[in-house]
Amino acid sequence: MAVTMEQIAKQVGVSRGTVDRALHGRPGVKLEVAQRIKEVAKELGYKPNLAGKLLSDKQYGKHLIGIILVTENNPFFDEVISGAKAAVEEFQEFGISGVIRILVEYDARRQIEIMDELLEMGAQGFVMTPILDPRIDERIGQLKKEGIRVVTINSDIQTKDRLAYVGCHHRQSGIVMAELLSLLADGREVNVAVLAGTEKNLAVTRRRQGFLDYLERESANIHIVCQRANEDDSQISYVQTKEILKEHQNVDYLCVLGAGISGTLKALEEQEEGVQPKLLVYDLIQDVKEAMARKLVKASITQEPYRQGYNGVQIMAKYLAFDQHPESDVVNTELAVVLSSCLR
Amino acid sequence: MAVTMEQIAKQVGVSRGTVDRALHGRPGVKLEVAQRIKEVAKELGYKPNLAGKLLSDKQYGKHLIGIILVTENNPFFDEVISGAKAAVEEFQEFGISGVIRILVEYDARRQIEIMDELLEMGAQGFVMTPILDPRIDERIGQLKKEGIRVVTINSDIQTKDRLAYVGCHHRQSGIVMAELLSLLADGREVNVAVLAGTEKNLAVTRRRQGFLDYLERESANIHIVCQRANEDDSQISYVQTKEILKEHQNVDYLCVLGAGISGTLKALEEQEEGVQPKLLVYDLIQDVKEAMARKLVKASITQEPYRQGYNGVQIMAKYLAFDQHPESDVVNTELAVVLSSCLR
DNA sequence: CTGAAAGCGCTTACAG
DNA sequence: CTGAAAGCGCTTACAG
Repeated sequence: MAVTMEQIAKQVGVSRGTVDRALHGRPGVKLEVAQRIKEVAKELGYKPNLAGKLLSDKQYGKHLIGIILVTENNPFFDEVISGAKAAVEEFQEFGISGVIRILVEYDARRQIEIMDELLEMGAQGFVMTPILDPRIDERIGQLKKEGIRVVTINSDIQTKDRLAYVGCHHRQSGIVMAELLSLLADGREVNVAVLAGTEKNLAVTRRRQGFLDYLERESANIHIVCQRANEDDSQISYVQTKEILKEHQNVDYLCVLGAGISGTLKALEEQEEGVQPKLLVYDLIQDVKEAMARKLVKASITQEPYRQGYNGVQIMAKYLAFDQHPESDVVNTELAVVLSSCLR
Repeated sequence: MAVTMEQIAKQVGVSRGTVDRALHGRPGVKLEVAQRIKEVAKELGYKPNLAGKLLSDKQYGKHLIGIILVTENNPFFDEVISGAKAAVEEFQEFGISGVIRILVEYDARRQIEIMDELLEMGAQGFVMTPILDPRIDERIGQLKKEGIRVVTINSDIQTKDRLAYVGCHHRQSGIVMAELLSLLADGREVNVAVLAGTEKNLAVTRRRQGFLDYLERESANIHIVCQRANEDDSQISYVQTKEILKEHQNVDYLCVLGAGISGTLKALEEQEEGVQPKLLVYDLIQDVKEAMARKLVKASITQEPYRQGYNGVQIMAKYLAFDQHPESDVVNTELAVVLSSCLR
């Protein structure tokens, strides 16, 4: 027979409420009483019954997960969303539910607003792609003190106040692109243009760093002829690609480090015959797949987006429902290079 | 908000009890009412809340697993037991508990008695090593009709009435020994004596079959000079090994297909210098490990005993607690040959 | 600082 | 054939 709080309460001569408070270090129990309760719990080998906790928690809406992703315009996140939804579905039978909010711009203030709205709705944890901004880090730190934890997915934050991060190793993802470039250049002199996403996303910022560091260290034959930040925006990407094509006749490779690739593709398609830089990109949105079939994109580096959503929610669900902490606070998804032949 | 039975009840205009009965096909609900309830449940997208079920089930002692293993004298089962205990422990927080009973002899009647005792105690499922006897198969079939399922571990039964089997592929385990023998013989003529366990254990029976079939088909150079059934008993094993050593001077390999190896080891140790058959055995009990260090045992074929106990209980626990059926009704543990150098 | 009570969703013994 | 009620173990709002 499993030991229950009731039994501990009887043994110590207090109520079940007091046992609960003591065992969870909640305020309002006399120190000696609390100590005695913990002792007896240990003696009897008390293990909480998760079904009881789960059911009670439900009463207080303790199992709502707020899921916040960034940029609706980036179809990459469709995969992340599928993964997140699948995990919510799977944990539904344990009383977990989720609300998904999509942020259209890299606007930290707006992201905080959304967090507050979800808190209002009763969110007890967040799974989110944080915008790179000190205000976000600060908010996450505050929430932690209130017992509300955050799992970052796809892009991480600077502090360790989050429960876990699920996504590729940012810096490594840049190095993969650089190594690929080196392999393709094979010692020849090549010129590279870089479209680098946004400074508001830690993932792409660190990726760029890894990319540039590797090239500087390893590949004297690879020359970066220009760099732009396209803000992960397809429109901006289109304009910037046009400009690059005009200003630099000698670009061999165009590397797009973040989102907004569709704009770049459009610009390249419109390019009259002549210098066509080879495209290297990240992730497999539909446009990229089609462009790979047409050999416009030579390769794409992938990072398991579905798993990012799935594992992110899974970690939070287990934390909320079962009090289970993740085994590691970093879950790195796999990086791989996909060529057109990989897609059939 | 997740849909509850309460909501369905309101919608249809019946009580929660009736909803429960209808949704689970329990007797005593008018057909039309039951149909209507199922319809509405589907419409609303009802998914049962596992916490509620778990908690209620506990009230009726629905989560007791009876664990029955055979032969205390076989230390192999210590590992199985550790695995089973670990799994019970892990599922304790979901209200699962387990009772372990060890059967000292291959006595089908006694095994059924133990099953009945455990049922008396409220066992709702069994994880067991079944004795090879039609009465056991029959009992398992009966229990199935009453909704009480059995997971067989280590050795299987003939019928498909069990929920799952966890253990090595019996026949294959015999083939591994035969192939090993062929490799060792390397084309030379060799004489082999076989100690074959008991006919009351399907695992060893099929193992013997696989062993003999392979040799007959593949290895004309390997001669079985004698075969005995040691009933998995160390004492009998000791006597039989003595006899074999006396009667056959020309035995190159002694293969022990079941338990009782310690007796064989004792007999070989007592053998004065002279013909020492090389021992090939199954599993890694302490005696075998020590005998391997002394090169008395050349090799042992292993089958992941810990995992057998662990997975067996795990499958039953998920079935009882979460209504989860195993993905496959056979989980084959890995077979491997362990040499003395593998043990350090 | 502590207790009594209610309620989470489910299942079943009991009554009708 | 069906409903009302109790209870599984836990947590918390409320009262004192």
